[in-house]
Amino acid sequence: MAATPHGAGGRPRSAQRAAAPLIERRADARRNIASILDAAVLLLSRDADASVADIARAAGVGRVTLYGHFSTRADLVDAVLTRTVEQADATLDATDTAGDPRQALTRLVGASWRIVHQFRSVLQAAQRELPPERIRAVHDRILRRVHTIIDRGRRAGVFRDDLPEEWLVTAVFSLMHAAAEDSAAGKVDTGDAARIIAATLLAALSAPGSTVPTVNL
Amino acid sequence: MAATPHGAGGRPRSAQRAAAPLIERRADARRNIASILDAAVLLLSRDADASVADIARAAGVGRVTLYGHFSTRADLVDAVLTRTVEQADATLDATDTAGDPRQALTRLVGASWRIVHQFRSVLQAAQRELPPERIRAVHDRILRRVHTIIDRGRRAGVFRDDLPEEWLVTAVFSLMHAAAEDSAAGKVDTGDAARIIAATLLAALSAPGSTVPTVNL
DNA sequence: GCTAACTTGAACATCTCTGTTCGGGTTAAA
DNA sequence: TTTAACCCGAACAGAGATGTTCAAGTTAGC
Repeated sequence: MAATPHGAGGRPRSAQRAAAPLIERRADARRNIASILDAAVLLLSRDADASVADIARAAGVGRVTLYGHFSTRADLVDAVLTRTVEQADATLDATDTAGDPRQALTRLVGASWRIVHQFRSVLQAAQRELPPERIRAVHDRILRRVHTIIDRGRRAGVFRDDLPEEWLVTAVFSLMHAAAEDSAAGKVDTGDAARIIAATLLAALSAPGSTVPTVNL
Repeated sequence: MAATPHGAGGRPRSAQRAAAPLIERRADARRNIASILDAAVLLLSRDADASVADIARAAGVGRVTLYGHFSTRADLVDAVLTRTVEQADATLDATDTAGDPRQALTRLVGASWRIVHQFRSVLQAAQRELPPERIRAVHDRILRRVHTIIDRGRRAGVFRDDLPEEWLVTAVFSLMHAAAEDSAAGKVDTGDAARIIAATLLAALSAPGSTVPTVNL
């Protein structure tokens, strides 16, 4: 009988991948998992409906092997989303979000929007496959960053206090994604997108009665 | 042989439904078409993936009958979207969008956002089934309204001139949809949504250097 | 009341995906 | 060198879904 390639037997439930296997995988297994994730990101970035078979083929791996590591499609998509978001988060770690809230937000937008743009299709796949809470949870750390900046801006009196903070966070994400779509559709100059988003957001977040800030990039 | 129920024989290509059939349909056919569209709106509003079979059943009509009137699923979705948008457009016809651009925008948001909210799932279905150009085309008249208001506001100096107008229109739609999602998720008070959207938009559209307007509903 | 338009359920023909099983081969690792 | 972990193609199982065809019934409309 072929040994079950499932690593440590019973995987947690799915949709909640264990961060690391209890038993260390063999080198070739790790390599394949990496290939699969790479291929999955690539294909899902181009088409949110890419099939598991396509992904396996692109990874140079048998379909059975893939299913050995990711027991369902949702599992795979979850892993891809998680990895992508973690990488994005690492990028943001290298971004200075201290100091003036408006400048901090501008920098965050500058560092984020390309990622949002590049992986918008992956997010779309996740939205079709995973429950909203899960997607939210994966983004938790990134959401926190935005929250923190907005919070600081509010206390400093430069961001508005008359709307729910949750909504302001939503607005930030929403406009970034919208810009990504427009840029993909050629309706917004890609090189100019960061400025456009930042300008719009800074205005949207300004307190009524205050003066709309000018963008400086 | 049963007569082909396809009305005037060769339908235009699909994805471009003729507004009215060349030969008048029989009364029962018209009734059924109406039932189908009603049911389709209802089901697609709840689940963008509702199947043709489900829709036919909900309409109290045989699946074959449905296919007689809408030769593909995309055809049906197109018809649903078109009808919905047309109805929305009619509602907006009854909305005063003259006068002060900021107030006009506020009124337009007030009249629109519930519709956007109610039918967001229909739009989702359309996005999965129809090419983007087609969706854009269906929304043409509505887009024009927004354009007109923004244009007027720019000329009056109350809306910003430093960002592409296309983008501002995108921002309007994007924020309305985002609010619809948030409201559906219970993150934003439904009764307050119009005010929140309008406040955010008026700020976002304000020219740098000017004062952020206060909302008045 | 005649007729063509219309409706209908049932069955069929595909298609495409997901996920599993099997039997045998390969390779990492001690 | 041994062996358990791993990989693989092929084949199967099955769940939907979309469209089509058929043969027989209703019904609108003149």
